[in-house]
Amino acid sequence: MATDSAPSSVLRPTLRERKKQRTREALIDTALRLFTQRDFDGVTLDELCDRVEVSKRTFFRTFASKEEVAMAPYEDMWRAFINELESRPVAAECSILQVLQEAVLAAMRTMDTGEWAHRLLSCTRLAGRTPAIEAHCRYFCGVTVRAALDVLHRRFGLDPHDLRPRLALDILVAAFHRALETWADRPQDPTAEHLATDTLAAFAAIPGSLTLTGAAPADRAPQSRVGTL
Amino acid sequence: MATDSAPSSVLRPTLRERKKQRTREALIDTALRLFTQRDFDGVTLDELCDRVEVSKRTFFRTFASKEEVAMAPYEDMWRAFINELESRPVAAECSILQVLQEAVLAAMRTMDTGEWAHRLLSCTRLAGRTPAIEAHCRYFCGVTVRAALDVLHRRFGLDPHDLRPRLALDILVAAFHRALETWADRPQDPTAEHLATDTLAAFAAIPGSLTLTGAAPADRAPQSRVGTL
DNA sequence: AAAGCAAACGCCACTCAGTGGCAAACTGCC
DNA sequence: GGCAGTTTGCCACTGAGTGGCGTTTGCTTT
Repeated sequence: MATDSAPSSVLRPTLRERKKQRTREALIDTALRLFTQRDFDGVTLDELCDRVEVSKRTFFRTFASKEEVAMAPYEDMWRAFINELESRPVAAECSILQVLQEAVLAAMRTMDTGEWAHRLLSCTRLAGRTPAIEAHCRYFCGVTVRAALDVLHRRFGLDPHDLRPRLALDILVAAFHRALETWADRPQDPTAEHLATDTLAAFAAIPGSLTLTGAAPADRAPQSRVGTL
Repeated sequence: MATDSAPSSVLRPTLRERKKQRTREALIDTALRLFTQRDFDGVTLDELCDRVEVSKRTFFRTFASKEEVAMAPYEDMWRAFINELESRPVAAECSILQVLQEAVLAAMRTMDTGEWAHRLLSCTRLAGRTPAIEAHCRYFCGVTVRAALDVLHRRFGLDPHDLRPRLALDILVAAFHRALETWADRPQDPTAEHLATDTLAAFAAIPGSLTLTGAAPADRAPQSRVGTL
């Protein structure tokens, strides 16, 4: 099945692991396709497993729930985010929020831009119209935020009782969700570059959200200012 | 069962509605008690329904899911929040975020402080250790935020494409969750007053979360400044 | 007060997500 | 080539959630 017959170089994962990976991707792709064609609830796991020719038991050894397979591309990105947060060198004078924002953008760049962006688009649109998936997505965010908070405390030595780092993380996640929403609402098939643009725009809108007032027609400058971080 | 035999005054709900309400409360109380004693997963709906002497069919006419009954006190508060947002008079010069914060505090005050606080405590602690409940809770927040956004647009005539009101709502919810966490971590049984205090503290920590830096030992003043809104 | 009506309830059967156990198949390694 | 450890498939089972339908209960009208 593999097109390149190059001999195994260093660090090549074992056959067992490659098979597992291939099963995982087949499940994700087939699931996203089926869930998009019909509804999430309109596709049973039995059918999905039949298509991929895998037993339901195996499905649950790969994913913890029906929702998880649909959100896998999204979750992969946040796992990359945690890695970035763990390993990126950071300038000392940066604010925590800036560090977090850069880690998100870096994580996006580590994803395979082609197929990944397309899959993320599918699962974002799916999440937007499927309560069960949205719930799972939000729960996963909570887990990720706690993991990220752990890293922050380790790397920056913050006060464990300080609410602000945690708030900064929640704000980051909220802004990124706004970006995803904007991105997925674009007509046709938006690219990974569009996502980066929309993410910057959402991050730029954060400060203004604290001071925004309602009475006046509200100047719209801040949110479209997609300038440097 | 009712202790006061005063004749029905104006606006008394019908017997049918009172019965329904009593069933609802019995389900909530029994569920919170059972879920707290054993685990959420350790209690089946069949058992819960047996205890309350209600058919499972009736349970699902009252609540949409097993998770919902556990989070009912929490959800009731957010529904009150929407009402406040809809009906409260607001000073023109206030920021949107301030309006939202005051609506949250007002909603808390409309809840029956005695029993409600105790129930909210149970479901907060439950949510903290039950993934399924946390997921449901977060999904519900998303629905509430969208409803609130609707009210904001209607009352303040904001640009539908402006990301900032939505961000402000997400930040509000995040801060309130921090407050709940702090509150539920207090030893013994914290009261509704404690919750108001913790909520103010969480709100006060918002601005500092955007500018917080990691290198220095981080001044802790802003988060403990529980001053006026 | 009796009858009529609509809402709510209980019961039954069913679908489907998710789990545990065990035997068969496969991979990695010698 | 054969052994050891992992992975997979199959089967049976639990429990959440739904639809249908006949019965009960509260409200209303005369």
